[in-house]
Amino acid sequence: MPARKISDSTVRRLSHYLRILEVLEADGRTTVSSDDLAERGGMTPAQVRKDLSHFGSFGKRGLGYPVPVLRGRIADILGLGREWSVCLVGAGRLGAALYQYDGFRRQGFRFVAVFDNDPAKIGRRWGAVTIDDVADVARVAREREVEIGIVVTPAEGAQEAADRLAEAGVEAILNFAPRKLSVPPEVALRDVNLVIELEGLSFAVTHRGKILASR
Amino acid sequence: MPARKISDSTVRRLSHYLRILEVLEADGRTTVSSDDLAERGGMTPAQVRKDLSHFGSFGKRGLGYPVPVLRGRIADILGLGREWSVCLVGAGRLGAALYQYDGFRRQGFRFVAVFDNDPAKIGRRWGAVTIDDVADVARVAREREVEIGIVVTPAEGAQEAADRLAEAGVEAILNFAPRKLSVPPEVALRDVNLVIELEGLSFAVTHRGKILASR
DNA sequence: TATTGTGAAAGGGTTCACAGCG
DNA sequence: CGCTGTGAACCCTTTCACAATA
Repeated sequence: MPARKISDSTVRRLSHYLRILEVLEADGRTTVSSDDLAERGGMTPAQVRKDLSHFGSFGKRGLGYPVPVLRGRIADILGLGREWSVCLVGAGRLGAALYQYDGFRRQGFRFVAVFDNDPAKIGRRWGAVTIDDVADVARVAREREVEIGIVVTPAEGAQEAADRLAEAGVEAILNFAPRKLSVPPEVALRDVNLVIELEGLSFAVTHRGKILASR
Repeated sequence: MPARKISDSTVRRLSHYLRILEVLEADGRTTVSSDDLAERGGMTPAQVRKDLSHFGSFGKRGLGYPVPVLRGRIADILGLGREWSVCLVGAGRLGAALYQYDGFRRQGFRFVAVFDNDPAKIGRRWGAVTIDDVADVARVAREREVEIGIVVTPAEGAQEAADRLAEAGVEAILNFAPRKLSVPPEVALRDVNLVIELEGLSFAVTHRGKILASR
């Protein structure tokens, strides 16, 4: 559908719109204007309209956008009209938190495999899933048709995890390890680096007000 | 020091440079070129030089940048030349994972308070810290001079958590709750939304190759 | 009349290319 | 000679402003 490359920021905002629309729909709202959406999401109305216009014309002039229709369309655009098979490489505390995180389930992301390299963990069960050996990622992930892998290992094991996920034919990797991963071009990659987020705040606080004060 | 507003992307890359320089320094490397830094960080050499040039001239032409000096300067620029007092609002699984995360400690972020609204958790100890009632955030965070608050509550409690943190004089908030928070302008805010990251990958995989195929 | 959809303008980050310098 | 530092060019995203229209 999109005729041109869609920017990352636009995709992120689509997720935000979806979240807002879910609430509006639960409240029984039938229409919403770009002004209202922008207000609730902390963006500008023009941005909302421009973002949506990349995918079609969903609104009615003078009226706004139909809430349930738009919610459904954005979910489809984001690829949420189906379930996704996800695996976790790293069964530490962060992995456990993600595994149990309800927000993933709610959008159709299902964990079908969990891996770790700790012999004490391998063989243990997390709900319906048994923890497998990291050494078996390539085989098991392929068998279970994993589409998205989440890397939650320490920095050291992350590249190997990514290599094996790629080998298994996984289509996307979400990386929480604090290092740059190299993946084949056909694998989509996103990084979440928690330390970098805190450092960003540390920077902001440290330089608060100094920006104009310095000249 | 920065004469002009520094972009968010530049600040993020500074964190990346720091991570790389820490490794280089541990390896005993004394100098590094912008080419090398860029290569390791997945950026372009021009970007490395431009980023650094906002804060001064740290390199020697013909030689490159002195590793230990640059590492120290970037750490200072990011505000990491000191310890930061951090608190956690929400003592769930994700909160626990962050609390124990070694990467935070290593950069000088110290947890001095943890809050929850679950009576079963209040009063329990996490290492040296006793879990306090969310109702006491404003008082306790002020007493312990918390500078950065991390919100890891469900969406419902997040705005209240943010309000109380702001009331306590906290300077920055890192928000993991999946909703937009309103904070006073003097409070720095960053959002980490895990569902949005997965949805971004879902979008990428769903539209893989369709970008040019559609016209 | 209210609000969308969208070209055009503005803004801001990235890349280029080269002068400057160790 | 090699590599930095940086103004200028480029490119992409955001904002503006208004014609189109339910």
